[in-house]
Amino acid sequence: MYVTIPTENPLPSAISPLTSPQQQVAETRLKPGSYLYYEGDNVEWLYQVTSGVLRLTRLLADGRRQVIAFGYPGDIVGFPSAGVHHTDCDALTNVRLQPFRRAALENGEGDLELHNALLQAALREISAMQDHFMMLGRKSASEKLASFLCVLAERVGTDLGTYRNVTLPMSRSDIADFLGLTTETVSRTFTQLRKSKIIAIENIHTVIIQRPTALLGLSLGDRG
Amino acid sequence: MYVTIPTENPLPSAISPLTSPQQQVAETRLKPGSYLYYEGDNVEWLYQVTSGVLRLTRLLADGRRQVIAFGYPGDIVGFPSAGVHHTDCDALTNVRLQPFRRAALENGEGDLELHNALLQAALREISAMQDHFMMLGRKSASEKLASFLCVLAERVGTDLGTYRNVTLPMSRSDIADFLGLTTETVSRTFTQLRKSKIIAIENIHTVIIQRPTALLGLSLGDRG
DNA sequence: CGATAGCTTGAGAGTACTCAAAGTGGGTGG
DNA sequence: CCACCCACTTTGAGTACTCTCAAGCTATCG
Repeated sequence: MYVTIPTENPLPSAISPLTSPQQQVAETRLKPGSYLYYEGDNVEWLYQVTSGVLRLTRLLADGRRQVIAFGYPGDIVGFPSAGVHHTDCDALTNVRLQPFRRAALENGEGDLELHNALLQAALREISAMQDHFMMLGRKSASEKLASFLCVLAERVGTDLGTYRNVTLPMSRSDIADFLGLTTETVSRTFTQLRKSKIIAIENIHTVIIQRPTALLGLSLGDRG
Repeated sequence: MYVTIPTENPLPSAISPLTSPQQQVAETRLKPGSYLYYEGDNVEWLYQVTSGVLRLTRLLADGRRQVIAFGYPGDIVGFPSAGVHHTDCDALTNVRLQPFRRAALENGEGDLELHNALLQAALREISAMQDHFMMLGRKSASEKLASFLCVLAERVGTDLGTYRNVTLPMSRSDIADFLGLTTETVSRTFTQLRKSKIIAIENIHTVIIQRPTALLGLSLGDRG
């Protein structure tokens, strides 16, 4: 999951479960903190997240980290480049995954429908990453956090009457490393949003969006 | 072209010219400033840059701009998502392009080799964009500009004995919008690099890299 | 119940930004 | 062919946002 440009009426960015009628491979499970793959590993499988949340990260030599994406249900992770993984990937929660052989993407393995679905997922990924560039390069801290919460609310939020409830399985520093901020700035920005009654923080991992329109406005750069 | 993490011995990121033995479509040409496609256009063709440089951009409602990538010879541009383009694309120089039907990517059109080459290009694109995230989110102004110059030097620079010559067809504000900076900061950072004798600025569009190792060090975060 | 990791808050510093003005160079029209 | 013009670039001064460093707080786990 990337932070695409939030809209009033977004398209669902999740994709439907893929099925491999020919040879459905057994589901994989991960516990929180365990790794699915590391940067540099040869790619044997791609995975569609069935439930739970993954974290994809890259590290710089001096320890600086960038969270590349969070993998939510419906997302495909593990696209190879030159046959190897280019991020680390670990689980933030219990995660269930549907594996697909790398060959299903790269030569179809006789299942044209699956091949095409994986290709379309890769193309969607490119487009979503382009949106994310805009956010990393051009948005302020409050715009970034507002965008992040809007996208999560739309994608995996639950309804609470007029409000909306969002669970954040990741830590503040994961959010910071995803948005290109520090944990302190993320924390301060959460506090700002709370004080302006746009959100309420039920607990560290649960946010209630009290004024979705104001949040959306913030994410698009309205002064406030 | 994205700013991937520069290394002492990088792999060539350009890819070889693709050929469509079945039905080679006539080359397309663009003059500087003319558009190849706009965001929202239906995708009919993908293009491989044969010569010249393209600029791919996205705009925010309030006018903020992000340059998503520069398209250099060997690069493929125009990957569709949901069938449409997600950036604007125009030419910075005279550009020659080899078009490929969108169908060549999406169903092979009977040319498996071409289909696979386009798929691999899309996968390389995903990986390169992941590297670029790190730069947008986690690098300082001088690290960003140093990384940018290193990648260009490697990819399209020409040798000058111990030095290396790089032509920059884009404006300072293009560089700024690519790196997530302002034109003033880009200009000041060029001046810093010049004053520390790491580069010389022959003219606005021509940079000579005098101390490649120092530049590489800067790009990786060495203080100085 | 205490230890610890993660989160929040505070104070101060630094980087990059904004606004402003001067400098430069390419292109056009006289 | 030259001069002017305009767009782009550079430089300067001041500001603001985010970061750094530090300390206090909170929740979870043993």
